[in-house]
Amino acid sequence: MTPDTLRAHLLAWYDAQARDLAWRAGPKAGWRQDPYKVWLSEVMLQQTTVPHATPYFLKFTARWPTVSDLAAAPDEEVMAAWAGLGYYARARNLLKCARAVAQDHDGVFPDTEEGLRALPGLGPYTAAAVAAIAFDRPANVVDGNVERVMSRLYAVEAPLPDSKPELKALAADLVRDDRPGDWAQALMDLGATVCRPKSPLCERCPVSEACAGLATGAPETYPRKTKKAERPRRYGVAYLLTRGDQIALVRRPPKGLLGGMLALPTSDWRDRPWGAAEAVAAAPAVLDWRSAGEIEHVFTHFSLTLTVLRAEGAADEVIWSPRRDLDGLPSVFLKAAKAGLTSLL
DNA sequence: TAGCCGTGGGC
DNA sequence: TGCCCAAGGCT
Repeated sequence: MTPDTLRAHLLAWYDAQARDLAWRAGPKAGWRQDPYKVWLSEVMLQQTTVPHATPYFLKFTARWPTVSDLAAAPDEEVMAAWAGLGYYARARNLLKCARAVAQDHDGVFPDTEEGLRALPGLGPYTAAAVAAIAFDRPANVVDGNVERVMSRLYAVEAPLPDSKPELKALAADLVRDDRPGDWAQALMDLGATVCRPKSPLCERCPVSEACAGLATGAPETYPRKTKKAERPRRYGVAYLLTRGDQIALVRRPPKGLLGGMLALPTSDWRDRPWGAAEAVAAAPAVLDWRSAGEIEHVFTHFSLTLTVLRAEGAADEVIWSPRRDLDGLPSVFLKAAKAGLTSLL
């Protein structure tokens, strides 16, 4: 099958099977997409599933309908709205990018891959995706879906991540000036719904006839991957300090893990458990701290066991917040706060 | 450049 | 339960 025939099959499949996603302007090819919505959705979808990102996309676009609206929003509001979506550097860069577009580009997104690539938070993938989807530029849009599709289509034996350049080159050979935005989305839709990581639905694939991976009899074994390092465990203490109907929160430093987010006060997170006495000694105030549970949380590169201690009283340099308004907390602290608040004292 | 950076769902 | 995975970017 020639590359152009392969393209024709996949584009025809896309015309019939395109997913109905919140950020897609409409079902007809050629509909003008709003660059702001394309960009916002692409950033939210970085390493994030469609079901998880969708409610956040709807919330953001309802609250901040244009990039200039978002640019004018206070940092704390945007960070709180992002809480639960993870990878919080994305939210910090989202704001930086919105403000750069508002201030340096008169509120209009650059319409070239190169111009987009210069904005904060837009790497090779996102710049190409926005260029293709919003501006119909013939960009080579390569994400995890495309890498998987290419690795199967051509039965690439080299393992990821070393094979990334090869997979990108294979994808580039299929990009044309004709319908580049639809082509990018067709490839990603195929990867998400048919050429899935596990149990691919090859019988429904519009290009199975051309697939070398299927011909091997084990398409699901592609892409090959090098083994990952195991995840270490860390231990910490979270302090649930209440004052009547309020709870003490802190703002984490702007960079690093959960940077810029509201949080419960915590001890250091180290590689051995905390004893009761040292946990109390590390508390933000001298109070009658009592055990209030324990939670488990998994981050990308370590697992965390968080012991929750609870006390009633006062402390310096904390942000008092209503107990019932914990929506702005990252999931790990929401989990710890709920565990502590529901524990019997 | 390789390590850092969240979360929730599936199996 | 533990592991894998999802439309990556930054430093």
